[in-house]
Amino acid sequence: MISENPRVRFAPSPTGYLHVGGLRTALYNYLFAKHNNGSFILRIEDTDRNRFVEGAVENLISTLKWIGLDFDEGQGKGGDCGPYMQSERLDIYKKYADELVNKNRAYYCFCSAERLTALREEQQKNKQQGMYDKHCLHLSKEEVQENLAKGLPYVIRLNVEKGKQIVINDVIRGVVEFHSDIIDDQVLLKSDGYPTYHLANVIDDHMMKITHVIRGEEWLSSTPKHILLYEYFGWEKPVFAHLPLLLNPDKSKLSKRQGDVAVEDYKAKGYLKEALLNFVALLGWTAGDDQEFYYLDELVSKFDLNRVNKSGAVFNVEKLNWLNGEHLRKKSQIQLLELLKDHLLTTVYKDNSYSDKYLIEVIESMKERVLFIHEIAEKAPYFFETPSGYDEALLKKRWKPETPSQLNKLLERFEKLENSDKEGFEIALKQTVEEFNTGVGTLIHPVRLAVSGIGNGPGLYDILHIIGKDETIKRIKTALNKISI
RNA sequence: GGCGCGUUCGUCUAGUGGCUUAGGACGCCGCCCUCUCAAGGCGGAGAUCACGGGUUCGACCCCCGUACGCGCUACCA
Repeated sequence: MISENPRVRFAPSPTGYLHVGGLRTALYNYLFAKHNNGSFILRIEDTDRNRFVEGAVENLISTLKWIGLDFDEGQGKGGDCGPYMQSERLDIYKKYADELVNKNRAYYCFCSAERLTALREEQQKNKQQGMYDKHCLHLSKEEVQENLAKGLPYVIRLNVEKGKQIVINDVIRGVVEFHSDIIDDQVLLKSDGYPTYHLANVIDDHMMKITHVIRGEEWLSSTPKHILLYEYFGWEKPVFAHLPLLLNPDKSKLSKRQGDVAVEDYKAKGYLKEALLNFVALLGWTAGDDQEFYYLDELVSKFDLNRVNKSGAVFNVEKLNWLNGEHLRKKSQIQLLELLKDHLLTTVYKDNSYSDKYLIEVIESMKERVLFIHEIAEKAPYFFETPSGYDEALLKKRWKPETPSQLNKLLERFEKLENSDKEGFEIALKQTVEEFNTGVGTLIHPVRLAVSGIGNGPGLYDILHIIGKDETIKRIKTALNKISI
């Protein structure tokens, strides 16, 4: 348990939708915060105006809300450390960038894009490390003022002190060292007045009192720049934890092309938020025991940052599917009923009306046979409409020449039933079968076919009970008319 | 190219020097249950612990090297 109350943040860029990798980062931050009685903050890093996507912020927030990762502070929620949208903090970044310039830990740079590319090409040709050559560091105060007065475009660069060893003590990776000689004089403030990630991130984490920076491994390489910034500002550093990456089946960094990456895609496909959260939590972390099924609150109580893996994890949909089925089966009747009703609204059955009692019976008979709620209607359409045809192969196998006469006998018994109780159908069928001196199978299969059109599903007597005596008789008669062999 | 990180069944992983003939889960296969399909139960195949050297009485676990993979190397995050 961390003694003081930690503060962590999830800081996505509004460049599209919430990525499942982002979801896992958000989840681990959330779990860490909640486990340690801390705060989870949402900050929007919209410093790249070219990549900004309209509506992405709202989308991010609503997706986070759907999945149930509530934040304590942040964009759309408020708090004492706002604004939480970086584009609304531009004056802050400029102020701190200037502070660094005054301390000689950063400097104005007026180099053109042309000079920069020429420099890079030259370095490449000589097989040198591609780095800015500190050309503008040597500009005098007067020259800088002159250029500024002329309105020349400029950036502010970090003045990296060479010859230093920079040490990161990462919770997940242990000690990682970098030499400052290979760290570029990173642009901190862009010519459009916006900060780069590095500057904004460090300033905001400091001002928002972030204690633990939990982010993807792709940031590990730029962490020394951040460390330098903390040192140059004279600020206390947060604890760093770099999470392993989520991978495609071919082990490359998880991307579109090789499957769905947006949380919304999974939502649209009918995945339960509980399953998605459960699955993603296990991609890089285990409690160390054999438990695989978790609800969010259990994850909160068991989560431990020290038990996070170092290596990347392939996002394997098969296991997610299984977990979805597990979570589905654990849901209450009422929850499943709501889920099914919502789904039916999106199908051709949307204008039909089914009683709750009926739908609950359908759910009870089907929930062990599906992984997704939508599979109920797909795998058992006969609960929602009369069969439109009969499985050919099965017909051949189960529908014998003597079947019609046997079914007619069965119908006689069914007609006499007083209600739609399971037992009534069962007794009637068994009596009929005895009369013909054969096994139950000779009638069960043809009846199943007549009533559902297909060969699999819940127990036959359950199906008959659910659709009821009248519908059962009607369907068998229809089948007798339609099927002729 | 440089720098950094990583490497246990197909996949997610357990494992912190002897308890390991490497355990679990998903998927796959088989059996049981059974009117079918599932669910459930039982069982099976599947990992020379990337490779090569050390250290040690003993290494998946510690050290070194190599290979491979991935990340970063932008006025993108």
